[in-house]
Amino acid sequence: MPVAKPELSDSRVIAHVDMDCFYVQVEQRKQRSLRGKPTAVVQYNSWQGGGLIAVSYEARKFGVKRSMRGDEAKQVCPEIHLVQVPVARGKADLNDYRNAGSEVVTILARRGRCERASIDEVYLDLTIAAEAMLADNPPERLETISEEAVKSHILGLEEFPVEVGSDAREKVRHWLTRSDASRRDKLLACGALVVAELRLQVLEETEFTCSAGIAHNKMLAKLASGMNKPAQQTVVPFSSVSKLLGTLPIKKMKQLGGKLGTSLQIDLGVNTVGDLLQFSEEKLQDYYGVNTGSWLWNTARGINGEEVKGRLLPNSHGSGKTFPGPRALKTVANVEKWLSELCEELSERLQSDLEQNKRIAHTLTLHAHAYKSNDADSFKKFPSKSCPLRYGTSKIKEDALSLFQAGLREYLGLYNVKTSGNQNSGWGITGLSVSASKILAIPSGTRSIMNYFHSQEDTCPQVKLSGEKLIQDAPLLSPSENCLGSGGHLTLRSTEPRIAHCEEDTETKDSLPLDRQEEDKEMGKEKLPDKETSICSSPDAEVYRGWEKDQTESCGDYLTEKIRDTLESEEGKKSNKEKGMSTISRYFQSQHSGSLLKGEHASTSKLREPFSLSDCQSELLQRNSLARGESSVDAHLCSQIKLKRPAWSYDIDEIDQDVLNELPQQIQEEVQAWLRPQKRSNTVKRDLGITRYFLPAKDK
DNA sequence: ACGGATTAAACA
DNA sequence: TTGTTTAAT
Repeated sequence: MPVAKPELSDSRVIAHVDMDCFYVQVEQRKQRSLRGKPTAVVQYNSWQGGGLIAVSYEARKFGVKRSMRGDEAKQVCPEIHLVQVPVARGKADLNDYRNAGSEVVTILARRGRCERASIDEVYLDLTIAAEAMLADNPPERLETISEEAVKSHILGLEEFPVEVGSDAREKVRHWLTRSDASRRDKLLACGALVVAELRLQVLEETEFTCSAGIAHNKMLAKLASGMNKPAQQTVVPFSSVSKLLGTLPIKKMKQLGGKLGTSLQIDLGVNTVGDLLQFSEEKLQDYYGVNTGSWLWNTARGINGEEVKGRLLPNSHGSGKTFPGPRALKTVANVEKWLSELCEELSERLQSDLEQNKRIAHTLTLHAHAYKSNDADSFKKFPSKSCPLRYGTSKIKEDALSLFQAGLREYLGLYNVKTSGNQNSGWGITGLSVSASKILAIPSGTRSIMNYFHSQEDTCPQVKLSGEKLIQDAPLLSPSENCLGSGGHLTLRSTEPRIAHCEEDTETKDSLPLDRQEEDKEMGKEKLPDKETSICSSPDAEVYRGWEKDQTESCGDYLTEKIRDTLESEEGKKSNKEKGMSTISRYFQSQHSGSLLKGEHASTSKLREPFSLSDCQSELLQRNSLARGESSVDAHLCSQIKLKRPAWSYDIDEIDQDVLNELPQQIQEEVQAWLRPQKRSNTVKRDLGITRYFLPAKDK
């Protein structure tokens, strides 16, 4: 798992900041009467008092622990205040905590590169700040050291010679201001001062306390941050590393808390990090592979070259729920219901991310846990499935459901599929989650989309359906489409879900079990297309139209068009022709009669190295095929639902460069901006650089 | 088949 | 590269 990286410099200053029982603090800030009292945050109060997910330090004194049940906690600490985690859409809603975490990150990022490691932890690279302080205003010249800083814990401080009669804080003050310290220790001292200041700012501006570790690398900083909690900080001088690690239980090390750590103990008899020192790097590599072996060897010596990534935002968003034991989902209808809830949350968060951070996610993944009785391979795992992510709540729902059904088909096996008919042949879904990943910033220059989004309602821009269009598109809609009535009440179609399959799969289509069981009262209802399906109104149609016109006429940016189109189709499947045509594809069509690709058929060209421009491209390609008179339905369904080779995967080489060159400059730039960041991997880039550096003569 | 819900990252 | 696995909180 872990990967070894050489430690380029052992004079970095790295801090790990960890919020103290964060969820509890967030709730205590909401409910001020809870401050200072034994408190825990629980989710799902119903069964045995719910599960604790955060415990205040007051409660910990009583022996209350995470992973206890609410009832259990009451027993050991009758005074405890149990706060329920917010619930939305039938599941825990962690948004308050995410937002609170963002507040903290914003503050902590002020003094150096900041990596958001989890909802309540960050790493900071304070090297620059520490060096600057050491050069301009070193601690040894300070007459006063902040109270927060002198409360630091300095590992191994006992070993340092100190004058007699000084108390702990005086010792710390002395260590921090020592003029005869090594440069590395001085840098750490500067780091400690900076961190103390930051922690104080966090407290003042958010009312949250946190703990921190300051060391030369992430591993040690992380280790240290947990050593003195809450609301304290710990410094790891270089000289105290070996003593610290020597007796440290191997499982306490990050990355070694699981199976690898267990293997170390059982297979190699390693119980402390120090025990690892006896093994040669080669030996460790033999056991665990080159990467892990080297990583272990380094770890034993406190060496860890991992960089602090400058990342303030998460790389993915997910929404999931478990359905333990008897609550397992046993019908597709029920799965669909819950998927719908999960997708709504996910979509909401994607919208926020888009608006706040101007980022777009490109991949949608569905994961499920399932059991299967009466079957030989009933321990098979439910396969996770992913596909290009199309924005819009109902599209996400459609796609997620398709992914689920694809997974279910695979999970159940392709044979007895027909047998079950309406009845569930012994399967149950015990966990469901949808997530969005490959989140990339919108290239600057395409920011004008935000104009559009700001004029829209946040969540689901839906609009009245035009009757004619609806009939035409109805078969396209998945059963989840437009299922939400205005009350948010779920209704289902009586028809089988129209999962489309291309060619060879058409036969299996009808044989799918996809049980919709009778249990659902709503089921019998024929789902007539609602005249008004919008659960949130789409205001400002006027603004919208005006904008649309402007943009299309001005040959506005490509991405803007793409997203507008996405929304339009969400709004009720307006005509793809004319109005829904994006500027760029219209441009292509007028200029090149729809021959964007070098190859013949956009929708049939089988691509080797799939390159994902995501649906920007697929949309474009689909429109192309549409213009050529192909059925956009087929193209769409083959690519989006069948999941064999999604249409969004097109090789960049298939785009004719000559065609691109003839585009207006503005569009060219935007397309390039989209292509570049996804195509090039780091290694490729670096290799190119090195090659050019060493082979300057060799051109072309 | 329970500590739930998220995230990240490496591996094949 | 997709899907799987491990790990952490």
